[in-house]
Amino acid sequence: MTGSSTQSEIDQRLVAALRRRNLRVTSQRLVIHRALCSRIQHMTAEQVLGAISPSLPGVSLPTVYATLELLETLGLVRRLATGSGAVLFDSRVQQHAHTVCRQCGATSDLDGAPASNRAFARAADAGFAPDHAQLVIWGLCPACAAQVRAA
Amino acid sequence: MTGSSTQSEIDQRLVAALRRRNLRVTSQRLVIHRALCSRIQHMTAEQVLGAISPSLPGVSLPTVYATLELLETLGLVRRLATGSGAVLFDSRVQQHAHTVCRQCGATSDLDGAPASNRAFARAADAGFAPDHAQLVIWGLCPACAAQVRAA
DNA sequence: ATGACTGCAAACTCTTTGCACAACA
DNA sequence: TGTTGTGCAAAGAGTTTGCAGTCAT
Repeated sequence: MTGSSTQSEIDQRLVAALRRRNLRVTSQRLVIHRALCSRIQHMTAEQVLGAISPSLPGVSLPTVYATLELLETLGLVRRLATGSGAVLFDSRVQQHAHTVCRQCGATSDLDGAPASNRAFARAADAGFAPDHAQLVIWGLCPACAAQVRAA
Repeated sequence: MTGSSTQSEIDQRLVAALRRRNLRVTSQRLVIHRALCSRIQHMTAEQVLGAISPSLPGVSLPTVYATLELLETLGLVRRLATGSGAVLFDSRVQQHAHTVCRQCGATSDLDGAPASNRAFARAADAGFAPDHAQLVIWGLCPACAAQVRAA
């Protein structure tokens, strides 16, 4: 569903979410949201800035951070912390796992890997109000694994 | 297994791992490892420093970071990045999920929640050499959920 | 004795904050 | 027109690095 959307559909989603909260539609927000939706790969705040600069120059990094935080609270974007370096932002809100390379830090999506609903239920049993689950697989990416074997 | 170990057993594990790699056994390493193993809760580097200072004063934060990284490569400790604030370190190496409160950041263990082996297999199919999986459940902790209901 | 480890200080990266100006509604 | 949002600069938190001295082996 998110995978094949026209740009106007993408914009519509953001505009609707903003209007619902009486927030303003700005070019910065539109462009940042588009950048996240158009890329398969996750991006750091700085990469987002780099991606939008050609189409809308002069945007500042604090604005990018503020907007990413806003998009997260609107439920349009998810935050993925790998523990090494900057936080990554992901516009694919649907459940999917991530692989993270322990060596080079490369991060990829892993489709069709459902985070167990049992854990969700168990969290609820403990009084926790679960919202969403995030499954991260650590290891070596294909390139780094090959490099290790060669050495 | 890790749950009920005497201190000498805990020390043994570290000493063995160090010797195996011809690394030195220092009081700093012993004390930091003990601190992580004795606590149920995960700790930031700074909390580790606070925990060891009574028994071994004068240890520096850079040493704590270096030691935590070493313990991680030795497989005695795991890193848990929540994306808000400092990275947490966890001495429970066995598979278990974590709950993280979106509001207050509180992090807890969730036992008996197996991270799906299917995802592991799927990662391997993609050429990725999986090492370990980490399942994080986001939401509201019992306290924050109650607070939201009250408001 | 020798090389690894530590402590100190400083640097570095990522992210947030405060305030004046701009621009959406 | 009245706020909300943005840009700039600076500060803040967390983590890493360089180097001289210490300590395990």
